[in-house]
Amino acid sequence: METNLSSKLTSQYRPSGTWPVRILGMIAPHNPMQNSLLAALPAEGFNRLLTYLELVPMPFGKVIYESGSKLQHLYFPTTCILSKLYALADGGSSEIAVIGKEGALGVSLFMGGETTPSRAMVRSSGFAYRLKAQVLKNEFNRGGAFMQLLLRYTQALMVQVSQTAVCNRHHSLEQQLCRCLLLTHDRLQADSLAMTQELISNILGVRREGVTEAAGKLQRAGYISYSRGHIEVINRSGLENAVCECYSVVKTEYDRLIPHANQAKYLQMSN
Amino acid sequence: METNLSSKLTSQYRPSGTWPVRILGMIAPHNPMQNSLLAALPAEGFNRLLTYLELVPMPFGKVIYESGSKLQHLYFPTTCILSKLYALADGGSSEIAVIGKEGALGVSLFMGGETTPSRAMVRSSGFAYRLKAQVLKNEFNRGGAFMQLLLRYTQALMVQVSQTAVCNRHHSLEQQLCRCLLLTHDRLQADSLAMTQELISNILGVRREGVTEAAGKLQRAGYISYSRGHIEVINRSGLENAVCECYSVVKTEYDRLIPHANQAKYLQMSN
DNA sequence: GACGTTCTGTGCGCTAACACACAAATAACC
DNA sequence: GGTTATTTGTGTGTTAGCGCACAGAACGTC
Repeated sequence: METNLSSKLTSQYRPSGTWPVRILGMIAPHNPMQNSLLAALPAEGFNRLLTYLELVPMPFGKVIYESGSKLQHLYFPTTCILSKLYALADGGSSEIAVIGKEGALGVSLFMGGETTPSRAMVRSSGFAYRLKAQVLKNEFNRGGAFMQLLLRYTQALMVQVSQTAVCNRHHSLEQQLCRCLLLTHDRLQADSLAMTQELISNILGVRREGVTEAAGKLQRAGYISYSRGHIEVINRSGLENAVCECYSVVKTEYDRLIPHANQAKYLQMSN
Repeated sequence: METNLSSKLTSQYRPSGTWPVRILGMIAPHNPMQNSLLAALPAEGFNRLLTYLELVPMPFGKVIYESGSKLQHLYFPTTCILSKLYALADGGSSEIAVIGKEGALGVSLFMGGETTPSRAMVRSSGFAYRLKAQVLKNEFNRGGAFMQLLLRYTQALMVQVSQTAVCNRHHSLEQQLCRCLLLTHDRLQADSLAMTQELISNILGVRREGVTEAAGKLQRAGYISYSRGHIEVINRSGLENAVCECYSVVKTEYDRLIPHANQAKYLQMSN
């Protein structure tokens, strides 16, 4: 859907003096502009950060930080998906937020506090760019577009978390599974999601058997097909139909708060 | 518990030049320093805001803003308790966050977006100070202590919301009722809380009958007594014993992120 | 192709919370 | 002081999701 926007954008969008660097990036497989937040920065701020952005592989299952540990970096996912999870004393868990190419992990670095009582892990393999804490804070404290963008993103994140709270209370496992699948699908380039039902059960904070049952329904309805950790989204609008209102509330809020030009720009340049 | 701190504080804590105004305030029934955030400001910023702070009565049930409406003020509760609620399409609802004298309502004003998809209402009558949106933004954009304080508070708020999400998924109605009562008790000066079971059911997003049952248990245990909208906290440690871990996780995070000197200072001066 | 491992499917009893329908108690108001 | 509205209590049946215990199916690997 974001690709529809590409026709509206021209190569004039970013001051031309900055293009040589960027064009190399476009051709390379990894590019900071694959991340919406980085892509939304004005050229000046973007270029200032470019030197400091470190590309890191994010293998599935890797723990980015544990509850209470001091954060060292702010992560901007490009192809990976990260998960903020809270683990209860009794072994239970729940995903608090999903973070993919639309966002960043580690907001407590600039919000203050340096740490947060939750764990972050890689939920889907890929890559991310990261900034050292000090670099991030320096740039944030300039008080310019970067700061405003991060704050707006944090606001969107807050809405996501809020809606998760409401959803956990009121909606059925099946609806929540749809939400989970759509959120994941949104953050990947492909229709095939790599996640076992066991993983999903940890994310949703429900029994694995419950996921099996709900996923079976969705498969029988022809919306997805899956086998051993590989879920194929066959009929996305089917899922959108079965999901609760929570999904679109959050989606709308992200679209409102965060510029989404990056996909369009990226795709346009690589064609 | 905060009063224990008073012995550690001296009247030198705030530059003496600012006291005359403050002392008048101390004696008066309403004082901006009853709010933790305002109280934590350094004198300079506090004095700059003082002119703009408007005291407003907050009667029970009053709606501060509706979902999607543009916010006009940032509210700093002193004696009232506010509630951020999300109302579902099907009539269901859930409280997303409680806001009392420890915080502020309307963070999306400075985070960006100007609005948020939820409703805010007065859950317990009292007073609040408020700042006009523009004044708030001007002060926030100075980038000083006020900004940092608000950001830290927002971070704490985020933890509260996150924990609510987890709690909604995993814990029993009875545990959640305890959490609700403790949160309310923390934000009031008295042991008697004015809330009907119907109200609590809206807050928790459960059936009223469920609240009746859980409240009955707590009453039989001797932790509370209640009748027609008046709940008396008799044994607070009983509640703290029955509540889930979520309560203390959030409490600890607030204590870590937000200076709590105000109670101490206030009490010391009024003695 | 035999083996262990990792995923997924299914069945059964259980419980917390639900929906609905009233009854009882307390306060509020002419 | 009697009527009305609000709040709380109780009962009955229903259901979504839980816990546990396996069985089957797919994959890796040696």
